[in-house]
Amino acid sequence: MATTSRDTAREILEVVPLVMRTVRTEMRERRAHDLSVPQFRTLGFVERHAGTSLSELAEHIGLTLPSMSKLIDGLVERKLVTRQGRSDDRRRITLALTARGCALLESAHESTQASLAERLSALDENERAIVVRALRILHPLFVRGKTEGRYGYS
Amino acid sequence: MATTSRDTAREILEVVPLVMRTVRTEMRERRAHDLSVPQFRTLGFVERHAGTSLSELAEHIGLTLPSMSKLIDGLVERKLVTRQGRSDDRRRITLALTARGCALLESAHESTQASLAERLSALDENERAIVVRALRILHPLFVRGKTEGRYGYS
DNA sequence: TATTGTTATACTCTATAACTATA
DNA sequence: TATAGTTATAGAGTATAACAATA
Repeated sequence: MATTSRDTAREILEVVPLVMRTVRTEMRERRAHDLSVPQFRTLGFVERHAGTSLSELAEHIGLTLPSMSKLIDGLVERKLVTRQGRSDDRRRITLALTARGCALLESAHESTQASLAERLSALDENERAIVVRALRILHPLFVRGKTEGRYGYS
Repeated sequence: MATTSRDTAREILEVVPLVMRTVRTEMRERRAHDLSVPQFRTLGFVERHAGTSLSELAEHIGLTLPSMSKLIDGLVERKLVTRQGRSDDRRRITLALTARGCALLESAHESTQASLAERLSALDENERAIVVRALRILHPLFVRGKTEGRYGYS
């Protein structure tokens, strides 16, 4: 029997939310830092796009400018992010992670990965290889593309 | 080179959130019904566990009892859910979907599945088979189990 | 007394509107 | 005039505390 796109979609809708729930839960438990999900995502984006502006960040996270501004207020207060003026266009700001923000993000990511790996140790090597292969097949289909939305989620 | 649990975890953390973002976005766009994610999840749980109590629901969704009570207020108001007293234990209530709630959930789920399938049509059948195989390998590792958290996400 | 659910109240997050400063 | 960002204000959503009803 052929595996249709519909079959695959059904399977994805059944399994992926389960996996995501676990990832989220572990992310939350590990953080010990009391960050909301949008705050976390913000740190991640700023890490990958050091020097980004507020507008660009807001666009990618899916928050309005005022909400993003306020969120950044909090991260700056906690010394996880720096906010500097720009000399070339003085309306704009430049955002970057502090060493502390970078370390926090790193450690959260690391420990989430570790706890996930523990769960996956129940698989044998062949099974893991199939999983990795499947994920690499899916990856390009879900990178930020045309059918993309403006939402940030949280 | 062997595929370690760590490799697999890394791959999951990279790809699964991407997939989930798309699912969420499409879920939101399709709804046209103006439901929050916890409301949606609540409908889903009540469908799968018709007759559930408020406490049980709150436990699974990850909300406190008062929050859940208020959320249900809204769903009852919109006639998506019914809330009835129980004769055997009159402290408890019994929750169930209305026909309307059932239809809404169905249609949202259906159209999300359809749009996902469209995206997956870029794959050939062999690739889809691998994806399905991988998801079935992962599934049992992520069903609500011991390492479970109390969070609901939203 | 313990449990199920609701009501009262407060806090966080996010949005829209109005504003300031710069281009 | 248009754009980048902030401040002011209001609306959801969720939590904790206090309560009512039942077991």
